[in-house]
Formats: sequence, structure tokens, C-alpha cells
Amino acid sequence: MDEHGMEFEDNEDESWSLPFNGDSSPSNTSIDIGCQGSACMTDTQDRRNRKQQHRLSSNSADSCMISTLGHTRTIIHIDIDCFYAQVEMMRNPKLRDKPLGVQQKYLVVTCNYVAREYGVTKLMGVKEALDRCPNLVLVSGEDLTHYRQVSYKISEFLQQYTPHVERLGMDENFLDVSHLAKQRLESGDTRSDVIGHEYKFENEDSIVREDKCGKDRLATCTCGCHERLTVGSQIAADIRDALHQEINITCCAGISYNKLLSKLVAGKHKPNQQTTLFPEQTAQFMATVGQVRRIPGIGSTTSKKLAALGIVLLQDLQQFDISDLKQELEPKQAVVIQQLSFGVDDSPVVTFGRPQTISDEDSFKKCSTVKDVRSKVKEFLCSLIKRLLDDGRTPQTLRLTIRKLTTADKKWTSRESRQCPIPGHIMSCLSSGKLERLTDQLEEIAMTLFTKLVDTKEPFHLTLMNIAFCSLVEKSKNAISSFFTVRSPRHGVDHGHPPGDSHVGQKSVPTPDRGKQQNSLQKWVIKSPEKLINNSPEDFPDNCEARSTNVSRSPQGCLVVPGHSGMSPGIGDARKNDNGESRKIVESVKKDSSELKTLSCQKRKAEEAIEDKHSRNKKTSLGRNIRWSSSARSPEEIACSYTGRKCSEARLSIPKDVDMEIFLQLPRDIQREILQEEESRKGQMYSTQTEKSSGYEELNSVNDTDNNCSTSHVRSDYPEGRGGQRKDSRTILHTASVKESSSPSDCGGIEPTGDRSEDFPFKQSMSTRLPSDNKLHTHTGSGQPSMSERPTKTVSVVNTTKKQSGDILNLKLNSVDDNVTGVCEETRGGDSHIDDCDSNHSANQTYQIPPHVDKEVFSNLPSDIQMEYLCQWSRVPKMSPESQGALPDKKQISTAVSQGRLPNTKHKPNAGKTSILQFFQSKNKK
DNA sequence: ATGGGTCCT
DNA sequence: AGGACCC
Repeated sequence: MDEHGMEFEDNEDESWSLPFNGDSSPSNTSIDIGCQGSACMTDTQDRRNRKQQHRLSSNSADSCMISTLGHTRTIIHIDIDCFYAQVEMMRNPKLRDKPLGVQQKYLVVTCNYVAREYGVTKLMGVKEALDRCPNLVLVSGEDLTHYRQVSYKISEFLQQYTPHVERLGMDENFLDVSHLAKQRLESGDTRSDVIGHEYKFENEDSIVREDKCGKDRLATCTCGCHERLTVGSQIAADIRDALHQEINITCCAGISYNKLLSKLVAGKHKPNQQTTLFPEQTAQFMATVGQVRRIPGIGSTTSKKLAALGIVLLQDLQQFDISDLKQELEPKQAVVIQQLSFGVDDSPVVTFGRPQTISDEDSFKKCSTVKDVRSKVKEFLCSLIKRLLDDGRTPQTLRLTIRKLTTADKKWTSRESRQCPIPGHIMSCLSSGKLERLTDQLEEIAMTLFTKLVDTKEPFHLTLMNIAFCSLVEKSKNAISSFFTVRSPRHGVDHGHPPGDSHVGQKSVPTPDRGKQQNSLQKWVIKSPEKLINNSPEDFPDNCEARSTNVSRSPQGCLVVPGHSGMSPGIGDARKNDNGESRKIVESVKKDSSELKTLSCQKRKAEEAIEDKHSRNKKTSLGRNIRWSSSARSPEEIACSYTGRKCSEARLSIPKDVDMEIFLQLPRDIQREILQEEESRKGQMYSTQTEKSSGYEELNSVNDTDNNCSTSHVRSDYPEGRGGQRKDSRTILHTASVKESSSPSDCGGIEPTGDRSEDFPFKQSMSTRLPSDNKLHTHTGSGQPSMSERPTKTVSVVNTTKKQSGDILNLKLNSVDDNVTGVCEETRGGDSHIDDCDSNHSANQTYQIPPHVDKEVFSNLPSDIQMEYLCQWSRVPKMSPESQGALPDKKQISTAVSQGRLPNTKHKPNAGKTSILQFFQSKNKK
């Protein structure tokens, strides 16, 4: 099929080739065709390099409109339908058939399609939205945590199909599926028809022409693009189907041969549909775009400049003399946007990496005292540090951005920022867990930056603040010993690794973990990793708001988000208040969650990878294994699981001066560190199996698991496409409402610009999270959730029959009068350190529900929340002997765990471990 | 506008 | 550090 095209081989790597369009006359054969076949580094430097390449290739095309790439690529643009609203509906499916708006300040930033039927639109003011739809349910969407989680989950899901996924905002992704299309065509795994819509210019002439030419229309371009794009539409349909089945997300897709066209054409049929554009239709399709402003890449500034030149419509831009245009704009930009106006876009799909900045931002009507600024700074820092812990990297720069209101011209001035390096000794507090100290010191830095921006002796009026952590670098592999290492100030200033340079990713490149993702062993279809990591407690000051996250990472270092995200979904009272402004925003639930302390993220990743490896290696020989989460176990049991010894031996290994309650809330690796430290202190080192694998080499070689990520299945009701082929699905996620009493946020005197939900003040009361991909297998017949007089908790019922694998706990919690029977299964494929135990016995445990708890309400809680409460209640009489009865059946569990072996954690120098232990000991004394 | 992000100059 | 762009 590609006999008309030249083929290029990338010897280094995948060796998939791209046929060149015969008429595109590529004169420079050294051009990397979008770099899509090369070993892709996905760090900052690489992204920059690729952009550079693109610019160069654009330059070479310069004023002629010949594309370097022709129609050689197959690009899919995936655009999630009303993304925030879908996330909220995932969290609370009761909202699905209600008009739903997601509110930030006074804006409805997006809304579901039910609401759109009432005339509500994106970015509509709350008042107007409520006028149009009095029943509109509003959910606060200012905290982006959940959106970010789902967003990354989706992007990573898409990376199962191809590593060439580029994120655009939270809800859009480009996929370069050229190689997949080629594969399918070569293997004959194709159909002849385009799935979904095919863009056609509705015009009688064209229809007549088409009739006359008959099938020849398809032969107009002989480069093979029709076959590729047709297959592309089939790939897109598969992907959308899977997204719906696996993540319960609907989206639109556009399929074409470049990013511009795939993105633009995706919007032709919304929602939940897909459209394919073939090259012959490009000119007519572009003409339908209309105004230049609608071209991605031409923003408001440029379109104003263009308008000043009389350029408003695409045709104006197409016809404008390029040399004149170069006079008025940046010459390169002039060329690029004129190409865009013809539908020409050679920009590559640049594989996404981890975020390059982690920032938090809030706008308000007024913030005019230093005290308020400080309070905001503190709030930001608490939230950001949590995200840093989840991320695992260390920032080297702190940036403060503000927006002032200058009363003079009454104009919202643009933002101003100041940034400075963060001294290494301060950031070392991040790894050593001295988070209070860290927060305090960063606060001082931020306040210093603030004084550089604002003369605090004069009155000031801020309308926005933003704090960003930048220059994120990986910590050294041994996080424990790195507690005491001070980074070189020059770290991260590294420039100029050419793409493909093998040194990239080793030292100072921020995101090495994806670099290996596309090595020559990479399979095009990568099974999804499913390791989940528990969050863990941390020690933020009490006035911090808890914006807890439940992000974990795949072995590749990717974010993996539990399906239910561990958050109680919720809706509040949605009745309209006469005063629309003061109307209560339906709150996203702020669960009373534990703070999280994540030491050595990277180390944990390595350990998880080891476990994963074991899991894969032994999957077929071992059946299901059973294990309680650490939060449900006694310290002794944990100790014996870590040391590989019997509980009776391990009992003494827990340092006496460590608070058991705190200990129980720690993540397993920290627990293990403490135990091992104690062990080594006593000179009782127990050697376990040697496990040399660590770091990213191992992590990134993961490409073969037997199971896909487990998520709920929902009956599909696609309006088009292949809905009829879909298998029935069994799982419905019912999540219901929550009323939680909220307390005012600690915002000082800052006036919010609109109604806003209030976060719960931080409480360090909940246990470590369970992996929250948990689903309740079965459920009590308590029927509809009752709204009791007391604050009502979330109701959630999930049925899933899909087998889960990996380190995922499946919980069954059944309400039995006053007791709850918890069945905790771990369907781990078979780790050597996990016991083969009798699941029927060891996994059943009866808990007491405290009398003050509404059992019906409790029985309707999501399983992970239930478990957290159960674990918490079981610890309440914490150190008393009676409390042991509330813990899981020790005998059974200890039988289970004592047989197990954890992978060897390399023994660290004692210096590092001591600091951890001392940290918790000092906490204990407080 | 919101609360983020990206890259380029 | 700011400005452009994206959502």
C-alpha cells in the first residue's frame, strides 16, 4: 500500500517506517519525522529539542506551503467531553442525569450536557446559569486534585496504545498512531469502513463530483493516507471504547494526519463521537473554521494584531503576503500561522512527561494585608508540599506570582512574579519529613519574594496569588542517605544533551523515568501497570487545609489513580437559594483524611517494581494471596512481615519509644525502615533475599502484565460508532451524596470573589489510605441511602466482577447488624513475600461499629472509607490490651504474614535511618 | 474570567 | 521575568 512512499528507517529503535508522500519532496532526509520512532526522552530538554526540530523544519518549508510530512502520519486527538463535569459525575453518579455545573468562583467553568440543554454554557456566570437552569447542581471545582488525577489516568491509559501521547491541558490528548496504523495494515487487522463520522463538505457540487468520480475519490491521494486514516478511525474507536469501559469516560476524537486538523475536526461532532478528515477535504474544512482566532496557535494577542492588518478570516490570512506578514509579526510565527491557515501543521506529538511545575493559585477580590498574604502562602505551601511528596521530585526554585489591582486605571494588571532558588538544606526537609520546618522556611522565602513584588509600606490590593515549585529534579536513588546530602547549587543547569544522547536521564534531567519507556523492547501495546501506593500520614501544621491526594505511581513513574480516588463523593443541598450569590455550592467532599507522609518516593517505586517483578514471575504458579493492609495490622504483624520472622520474635523489634498509633499510620516502607533500623541497632541483621534491581532500569522494563487495570464497567450507550458491539457490562458505580459539616477555611481576611466551598481543617485522624481502587464486590440490600439527621456520609456501591490484579485490595464489607465483616483479599499475582494462606479463614474479620455510627449510612460508604473508619475505630483504645480484640484476627493474619518474605531492602547507612527514627520519636514526645 | 499548564524571548 | 499560547 505504501509503494508510492519512501521509507525511512530509524535504526536505533522501533524500526517502524514512515512512507513519504510522493509530492512532498522531502529534500532533507535527515529530518526526524516527528521523532516518533526514536528513543524518546520525555524530559524537559527533550521536549525542547523536539520543538527546536520542528521549528527548523518549519523554517525549511518557509514561505512555501509544502508540508514536510504530507499525509504520512495518523494523528488522533482525544477530547474528553466536559471533563470536570464528567469527573464529578464519576465521583457521584447520581449527578449524571441532573444538570450539573462545575463552579470556580462565580463562574460555571463547565457543565454537563444535561445542563447544556437548559442553555448553560462553559464559562457562564453562576447567576446567568441559574437563571437559565434553576435546578442546576453546582459543584465546586476550585481544587483540581481530582481532575489532575483523572487526567493523568487517562493520558496513561492512552499510552497503552502508543507512547506518543501529548497532553494539552487536562482534557485533551494527541496520539500519534502512525505505527499502529501501519501495523494493523500490515497484519490485515482492518476494516474497510471509517468508523464514526467522516468529514465531508456538504455541497451539492462535491456530491456530484464524488458520484462522478465514484470510488476514485478515495484514490485521489495515493500515499496510503486513506488506508491509514481509515484504520486510524478504527483505532480511535477502540480507544474510545476502552476509555469508556475502563475509566467510564466519554470523549470525542478527531482523526487526521496532523495535530491541527485532528483537533479541529474532533469538534465537528460532539459529544462522544468521532470524526475523520481526509486530505482532500482539508481546504474546504479549513474554510469552515472561519475566524483566524479559532486556530489553535493564534491567541488573542496575535488575532488582534492580525485584525489590525485586516486579517479576520482564514482566507484573509491565507491570502496575505507572507513577507508583509513577517514584517508585522515574528517572522517564524508569521510562517507558522499562515501554514496553519492552510491546515498545514508539521508539529510532532511530543510525549508528555511529568509536570514541570507544581503550582497552586487562587484569585480573590481583595487581599491587602501582609497577614492575609502570609496566610495564603501557608495554605498554598501545605497543599503544594503534599503534591511534592506524591511527585517524589525536589524543586529547586520557588516562584511567587501576584496580580495587583491598580485602582488608577481600574485595570487588572498582568501578573508579576519573582523567583529564587531554594537552598538545598531547606528542601532536604522534604525527604527527611521535617515538613513543619520546611513549610516555615518556604514561607519565609515566599514572603521575601513578596516584599520584592510589593512595597508593603504602601497600601496594596492583590487579586491573585500563585506559588509554583519549578526545576523539579529527581532525588538521588537512596533517599535515606540523601537526607544528608546537600544538592549542588548548579544542579539542573544542564543544557544541550542532544536528543538520543544516552546520558540524558541519568543525572540532572528532571524526568528520567520516562526516558526508558520507549526503548527497543517496548511493545506498542503496553499493559497498564496497576501498582497502587498508599498515602501516609504527615505532620503538617494543624491549620493547613487538607487537600489530600491519592496519587500513586506506576512502575514507570507514571501517575496511577485509583478508580474511586479514595474520596467520598458528594453533593450537598442543591436547592436554590433566593439569593443566587450566596447559594450554597454543592461541595466536593472533603474527607477527614489523614495527612500524608511519603518519604523516599523513588525508593518505594523501586520496591514496588521489585514486588511487581516477583508478582509477574510467580503469577502462574501461585494463586491468590491474602494480606491485610498495614493499617489494619498490628505492629507486631507488620514487624514480622518485614523481618520475615515470627511475630513472637518480631514483637520486640518495634522501638518502644515509637508511638504505635503513629507507627500504624506510616507507610509500609517507613515502618520497615524503622523496624530495620531497630534491628540493625540491636545488631540483629537478618539477611533476606538479594534483590539488586532498583531504580528505573527495572521500573521501565515493565511491559507485560496479564491484566488491565480494573475499573468499573458501565453499560455503554454510545450514540454512534460501535455501540452495538459492546458487550454488556456489569458494573455500575453508584455513588451518592454527602452532607458534611464544613468549617470555614482559614483564609484570614481575604474575601473570596464568590461562593466557595470550604475545606476541612486538617486533622491527623484517619489512617493510612488503603489502595482505593477497591470496589465492593457485593453489597447489603440497604437500598437507597438514608439521609439521617446527622451529617450524612457518602453512599457508594460498586459492583465489579472484573478480576483485579497487582497490589490491589478487594474489599468486601457487609453490614451485619452491629458488626461489619471485612473480607480483604489481595489478588496479587503471587509475591514471594506474601503468604499463601487460607483466604477463607484469614481474610474474614469482624469489627464493631461504634454505637454512635449510623449503620445504614456506614454500610453504604465506599469500601475504602469503611476500612479507614474500621481501622481507626479499632485503634481508638489504642494501646490498651482490649484494643487487640478490635484488630484483625491476629492469629490468622500472623500465620499469613509470618510465612512471607519482603524483598530485601538494602541496608542503609545507619546515619540516615537514625534520622527517621528520631523524627518519629520526637513527634512522639510532643 | 478560573486554576492551572506549556514554551519562547 | 514576562509574554505568548493552550485547556
